[in-house]
Amino acid sequence: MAGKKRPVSRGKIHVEKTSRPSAAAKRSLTHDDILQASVRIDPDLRRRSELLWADRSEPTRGPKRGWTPDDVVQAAMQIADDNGLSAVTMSAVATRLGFTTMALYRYFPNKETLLDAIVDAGMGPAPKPTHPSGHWRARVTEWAHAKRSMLCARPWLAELPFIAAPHGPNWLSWLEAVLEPLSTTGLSAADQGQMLSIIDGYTRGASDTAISLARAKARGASEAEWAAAVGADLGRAIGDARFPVFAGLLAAPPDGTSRTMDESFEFGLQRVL
Amino acid sequence: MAGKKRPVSRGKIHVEKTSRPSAAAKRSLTHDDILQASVRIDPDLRRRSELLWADRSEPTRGPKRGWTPDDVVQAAMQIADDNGLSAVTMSAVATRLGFTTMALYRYFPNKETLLDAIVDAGMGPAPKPTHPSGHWRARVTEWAHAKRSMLCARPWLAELPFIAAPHGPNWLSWLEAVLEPLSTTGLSAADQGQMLSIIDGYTRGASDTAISLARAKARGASEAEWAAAVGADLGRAIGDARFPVFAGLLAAPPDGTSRTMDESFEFGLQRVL
DNA sequence: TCAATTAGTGTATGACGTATACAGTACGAG
DNA sequence: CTCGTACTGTATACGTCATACACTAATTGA
Repeated sequence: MAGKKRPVSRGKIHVEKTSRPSAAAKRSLTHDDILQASVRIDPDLRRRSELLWADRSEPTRGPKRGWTPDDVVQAAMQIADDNGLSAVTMSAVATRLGFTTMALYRYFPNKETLLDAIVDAGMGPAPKPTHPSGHWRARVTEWAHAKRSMLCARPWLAELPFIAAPHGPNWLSWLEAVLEPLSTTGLSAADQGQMLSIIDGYTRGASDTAISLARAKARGASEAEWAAAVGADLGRAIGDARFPVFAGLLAAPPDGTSRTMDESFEFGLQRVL
Repeated sequence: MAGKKRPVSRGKIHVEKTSRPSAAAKRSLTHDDILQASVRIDPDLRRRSELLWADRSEPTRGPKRGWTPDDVVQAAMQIADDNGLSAVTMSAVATRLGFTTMALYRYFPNKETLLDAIVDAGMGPAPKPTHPSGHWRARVTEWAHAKRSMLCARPWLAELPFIAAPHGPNWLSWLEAVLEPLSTTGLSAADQGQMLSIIDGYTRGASDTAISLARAKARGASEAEWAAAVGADLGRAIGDARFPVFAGLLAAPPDGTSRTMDESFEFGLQRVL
């Protein structure tokens, strides 16, 4: 990961070569300009991004493929759904499809590329808004809830670092889906990006506990049992003189106004908006 | 991770056995009650939590240890700082300390336990507030900025899933540090937890890009170069008919009011508060 | 038709986490 | 003082995993 091994892996995946040399207008950047500027640095992100977007169309020569790249991704996702991300090994995926480990490398040049594809596929495309012409606020709310349940539905997505991962079509579709209502607010481009960052940051950050719960449930635990396990972990603060405020909070009797986790999320979301 | 292998690993680490059988008053939970309830489920979190908090004091018998558990953690953290988290292998840590791989297992029963310790150590304790008696809002703001810079200072922390990881002393100290000002607001316990979730969720979520930048800088990239790489990744949306709004945003000329990333964070934070 | 190209297989390799057996060391009970 | 015991670090070995390489079989454009 950290620039130690760079296998380079000349796979069978066609990657477009952009070799235009120079810069263009200053006002608005084109895709190629930015690409050009980034050739030197962060080859890691760049390489992964290229592979994620690589053309995977079938060549004309040679024997027919037994599966499509999408089949491979689906198989891997099912393994992740069933047994967690750590169960996704090249041989497990291959076995599930009924062929050899090495055959996978005809579809994806390495595991990292496959994982990047799985992540994007796991997110799925952003759902269509139920009221496309509604108020931006209602639509953003709907989006946030959708994203939250998407993350909970596939808890293993949270096992991978989102940071510095390449962004695939589905990721962009979620992005597009929030920006669409935001663009109707009359905010400047910069402020829209701002809002996006706040909303998405809150949505993901505040879903952590829900994701943890979802993962526990996927393992067969009940909500009460999960809460107990988390309580045991946090409960070490009780009786520890270093954490008086938190201990007090934990030990406090619940008042009548307790909210469910989803209600809490909604509450915070409305605060943010 | 997903319940496949459960090595159990009878190490030399002393783990307290809590064997009190029954429940107590209903009003406020004690540490033991919660522990008791959690024995059955999520043995994973429970085991990791126990190992993280295990008593690591030196035994009286036998030869003196060459290092302390903290030395091991420090060595591992330096490797992570220098070469990223993937460079932290048992043998790398051992080599850095000048002894055999297997000797590490006298200090930590397995790699997972060591990583849990590294994460907690990497966070460090929460800094003391500069104005302990100031307004809660100012103190929370200070906390959020501190947490953000902590995360940026150790970008590899973001490479590990925070979800369902055990919470060590340092983690709790950060928690305590926000709750302390929040407890002066007069909010109910539930609402304080609410606020905590919002603030922390925003702080972590909205620091993603800053962390990515910090990581790139750690690899020797300049800020402009990093922006170019990210732009190349996102720039694929330009010209793609599926992402018109986002493409428009990307192509929009910057207005005069551009904010730095830190200013953006501050802006969003004040919105949240 | 046949040479180029590609799909899947079989086998090998090296990295890594970790189990097990062993040898040396120092405390503390006799 | 001394010897068993509890502990330290070492040497070696094994299983899993990603992946390189060489090979056979299938398909198609020239």
